[in-house]
Amino acid sequence: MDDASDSTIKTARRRPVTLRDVAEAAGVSVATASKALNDQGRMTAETRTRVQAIARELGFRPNSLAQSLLRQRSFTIGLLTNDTYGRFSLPVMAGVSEALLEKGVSVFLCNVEDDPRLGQMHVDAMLEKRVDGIIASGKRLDRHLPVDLSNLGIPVIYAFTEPDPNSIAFVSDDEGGARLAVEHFIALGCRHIVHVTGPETFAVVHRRAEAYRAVLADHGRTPPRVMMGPWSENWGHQAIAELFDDAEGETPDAVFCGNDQIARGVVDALRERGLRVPEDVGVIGFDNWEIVAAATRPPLTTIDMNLTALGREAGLTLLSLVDGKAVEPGIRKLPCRLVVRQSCGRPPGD
Amino acid sequence: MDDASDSTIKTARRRPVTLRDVAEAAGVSVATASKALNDQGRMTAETRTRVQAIARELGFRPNSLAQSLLRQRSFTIGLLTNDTYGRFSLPVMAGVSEALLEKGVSVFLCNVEDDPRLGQMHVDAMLEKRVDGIIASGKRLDRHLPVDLSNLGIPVIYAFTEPDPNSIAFVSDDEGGARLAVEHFIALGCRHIVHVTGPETFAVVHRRAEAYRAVLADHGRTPPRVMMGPWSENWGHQAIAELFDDAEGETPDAVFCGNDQIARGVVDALRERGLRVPEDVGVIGFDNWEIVAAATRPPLTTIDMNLTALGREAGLTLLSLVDGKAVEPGIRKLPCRLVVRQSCGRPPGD
DNA sequence: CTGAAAGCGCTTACAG
DNA sequence: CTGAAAGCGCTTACAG
Repeated sequence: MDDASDSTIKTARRRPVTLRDVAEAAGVSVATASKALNDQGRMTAETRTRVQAIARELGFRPNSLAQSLLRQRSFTIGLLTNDTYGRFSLPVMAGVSEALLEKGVSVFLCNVEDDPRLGQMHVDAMLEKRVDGIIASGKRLDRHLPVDLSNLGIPVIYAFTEPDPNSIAFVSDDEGGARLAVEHFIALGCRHIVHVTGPETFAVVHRRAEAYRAVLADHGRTPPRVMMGPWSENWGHQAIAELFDDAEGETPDAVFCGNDQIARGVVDALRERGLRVPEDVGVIGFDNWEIVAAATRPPLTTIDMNLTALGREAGLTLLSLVDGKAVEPGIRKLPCRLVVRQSCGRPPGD
Repeated sequence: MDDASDSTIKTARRRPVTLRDVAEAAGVSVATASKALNDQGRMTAETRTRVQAIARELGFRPNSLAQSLLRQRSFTIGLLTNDTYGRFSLPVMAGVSEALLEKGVSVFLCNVEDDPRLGQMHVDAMLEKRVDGIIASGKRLDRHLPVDLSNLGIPVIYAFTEPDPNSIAFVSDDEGGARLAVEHFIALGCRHIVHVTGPETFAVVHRRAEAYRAVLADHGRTPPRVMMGPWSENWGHQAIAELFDDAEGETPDAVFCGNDQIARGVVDALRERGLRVPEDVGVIGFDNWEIVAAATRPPLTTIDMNLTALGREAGLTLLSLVDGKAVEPGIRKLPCRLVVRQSCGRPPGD
């Protein structure tokens, strides 16, 4: 009576239909109804189908809360990340959800930013909600989330973030990615390849630079040149200025960039100098960030870290652990792939 | 014995400590322990503190599944979106989580893409998990998610997606945003303002164009010119070519763009023609997509739809509904704001 | 073939 | 002031 004739919405919360409702309607006990619906126990086929039909009619949905309580398994997991709304966690999340949806597992998204208080709040919430496991993700392979995930009593997997010692982790193979790029240049016959990348405070910068140097050495090329700076378009412009203004030696015919933003800056800067990409200088980026890579003129050839696949692996592995299977600890490096667009030629015979 | 001496991880799933464990350790009944921890009932202060201390020592965490079962409230909600990994839902999600975290409500993230099957799977999962409510989000205000959310028996809120009739929805005020931009140009004394925007298949394109026309009319300006095309940088380039190549009439001194990508294309194209931004031509974008807006040279002045605030409102409103409060149905338009960077002057006296 | 009972981990009237 | 009992909605041995 109190929600009289106004136009207001006060959701009519229907009492969900319970197993008991189904049992009564079918004239059987709750136990039998349960067994009928779960294809358990023995009963006449007639009883079973009748119960199932009635359940369907009534729109019965088993209360997962009750099931979880006695199965000691909630069919939920927590995904912690400090990059929820950024570049890297998004594809990882997509992969995780994809892997879990089919198994009936739902994902709680927890944005912990870099705040230990937020982190603790989310971990507490996950533990109270009895998630079956936790995936920790992030935006840097060399930074730990602001929470301690060891010894939670439930399985934990690290996916694209700095793992705890002796845990299970999935990361991108940055060395491999860099090698892919540099070898592509070499296959194209490039002679003078420089590497313009991010700040030296990032571990991946060094890992990729090492791989770059190694490939050059393997092929007996001119001494490597690694230029570190911010992860920005602007740094790409600056680097090109440094390379081409009063260049004493040979100027590069190939630039391998640490991310797509730098690559875009490099391509723009080259074009502004009247150099043609890829005819005069080839450029390869890193990340395959669609919005940047595709909008560059010409569109960027770049390295994709396959983060969605990484997320999928992480999700499946977590499920194995939840099922009680044993898994080797350690860090698994998952391969990157080269995405060929137009900022760099196609290798001969490809 | 079977997980012998290999190095494998098989998470030691600790049996979580239960209220019963606490009660036994404290030498009280489970009922008393419960009341002690919830500050309910009457008992000596001594008993209460003792129980609380023991609970803390044992690391007791109430099993939220059990609590939910009898409270008929799970402290979870589902966030459905078809833009999980895209531009618009992300800030909405951030706002939703932010609003709910403090209240102890966790968020299931459900990526339904545009697939009715995926949509149904997620809705079923949410209903079985007895979420307290659902927020539907998306990437377009004029497209419905591929699921029917009416009549679920739980509260539903629409946030940045096409709502059901007679539901509660939060959307951005696109007319208001467009007005902000055009009025800013007028305050700066611009005389010839054109509007380069997205495809005519988008409702917002028309809404913004109407507002643009209205403001020009109000101020007795030259006839409006609305140019529709793809939401891409490339369209920005093309539009500038159309406007400046063999221009018969006056060329524009201001371009209001439908998104930041178009705006970036416009700015680049103007610069390539030797025109200065903002001195010769001012440019305003839409979306405040940091990665695009900040990297443009000069950085874009643009309209921000305040999507995080929108998400926060949606979250809080959902909680009201869950608490049984009545809410007026209807579509709430939330204001946009102008973010001033450098692609357009600052209005006099600002 | 079917059902009564116990129990998952809690909370909340209700007795005592 | 404290505890026994009932119950949230299920499932699973165990009887019959």
